Amino acid sequence: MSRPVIKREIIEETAIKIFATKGLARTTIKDIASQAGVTEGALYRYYDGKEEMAWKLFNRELEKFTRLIFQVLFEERMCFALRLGLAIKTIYDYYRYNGDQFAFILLTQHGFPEEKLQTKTTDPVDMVATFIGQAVGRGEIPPCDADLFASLIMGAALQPLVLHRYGRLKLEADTHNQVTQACLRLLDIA
Amino acid sequence: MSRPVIKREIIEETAIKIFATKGLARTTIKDIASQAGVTEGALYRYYDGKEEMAWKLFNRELEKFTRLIFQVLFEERMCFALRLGLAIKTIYDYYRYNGDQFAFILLTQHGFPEEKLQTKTTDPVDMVATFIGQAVGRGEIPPCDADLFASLIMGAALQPLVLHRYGRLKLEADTHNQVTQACLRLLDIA
DNA sequence: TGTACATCAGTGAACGCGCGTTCACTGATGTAC
DNA sequence: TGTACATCAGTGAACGCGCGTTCACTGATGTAC
Repeated sequence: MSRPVIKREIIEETAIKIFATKGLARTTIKDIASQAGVTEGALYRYYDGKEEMAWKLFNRELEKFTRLIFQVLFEERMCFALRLGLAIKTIYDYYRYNGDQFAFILLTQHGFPEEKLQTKTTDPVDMVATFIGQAVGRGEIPPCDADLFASLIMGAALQPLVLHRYGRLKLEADTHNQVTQACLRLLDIA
Repeated sequence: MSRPVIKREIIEETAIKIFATKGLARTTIKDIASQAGVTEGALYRYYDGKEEMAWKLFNRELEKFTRLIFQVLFEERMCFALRLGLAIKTIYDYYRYNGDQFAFILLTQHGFPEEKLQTKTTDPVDMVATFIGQAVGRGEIPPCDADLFASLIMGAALQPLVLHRYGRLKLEADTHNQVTQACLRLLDIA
């Protein structure tokens, strides 16, 4: 009775959700298959195996997210503070509406073998470092070590989301604004 | 010829080192045993199994670290800024001289099942939130959401160490000072 | 419109191996007399 | 000082099962004539 539904997307969404919740290692093929309503073999039509699947999904989601933030950070027509604020709002919105995808890229990165992580091309931290470096060059913010301050900003901005994911922090409607203000002060502006 | 050496400590140090490097799931009993120079069975004299061992070591190390920071944060004779600065210096020193232990508690926490993490009693984030809440109460720092700002501070302070561990950021002798200054500004003092 | 064949998403049962765990044992150290 | 026994850290080989992976298959959909 009309089952032209491609299961691939269901499998992938399910996998991301479970990976994001239980972690890579504790998630079994059986988990994914049964939750997705397919048999375990179905998975191997699309991927060579569990590890490869996780890695491909991870990179896909990471790139999707990174591209989104990139567009905001390097929108040349806005001033530094606006861009940073908008980027943080974008991140918080992304987390709000794509909690599983976000938690997946945020929490499972340490679950991959180190060699794989070397081959990652896109990386948010590098992007933010470039962003800050440019701002320093233009005199928009006081001089600072761009790499170090990129990590401070990223750490500060993401930590509330990590804690929220674990049910340890409440997020309010204006949390992203408070975070932005804090980050601007951290950079010694405003 | 004189092997009164208790292997337990060797096993534990080795386990922590490998856990911190490869992650909980990718570390096998065989890894630990062979690196520690014992057979796999030896491990079961001291622990009921791999999972229990990892969890006990994790809590032990977390408590050791938390207690250290606690003493600094709640040393009543110093002002807020000094205590925060000293705490951050203490963290950075701890990381420097106990890299494996630190990375173990920092990076493997997401590898445990969620139920276990619920039972954790000591937690650095709660501690920092209390610390900030007290400072607000005393008027040492401007009013703010203690929980949120605790997570901002923790995120900012720890992120450089995470990145350093992955070889993505250099740490200089004065990095902890820069981090401290940034955190003080973030809290809107100095 | 119907027949023959190709393609392909998904099945379901079996496989096999890596891994954590078990257990009877050995040999060294301690204790009693 | 020597003998007998208990204790206990660590051995090494075997076990078994959970898990990822394989593969011959089915049944639905598409294509050619």
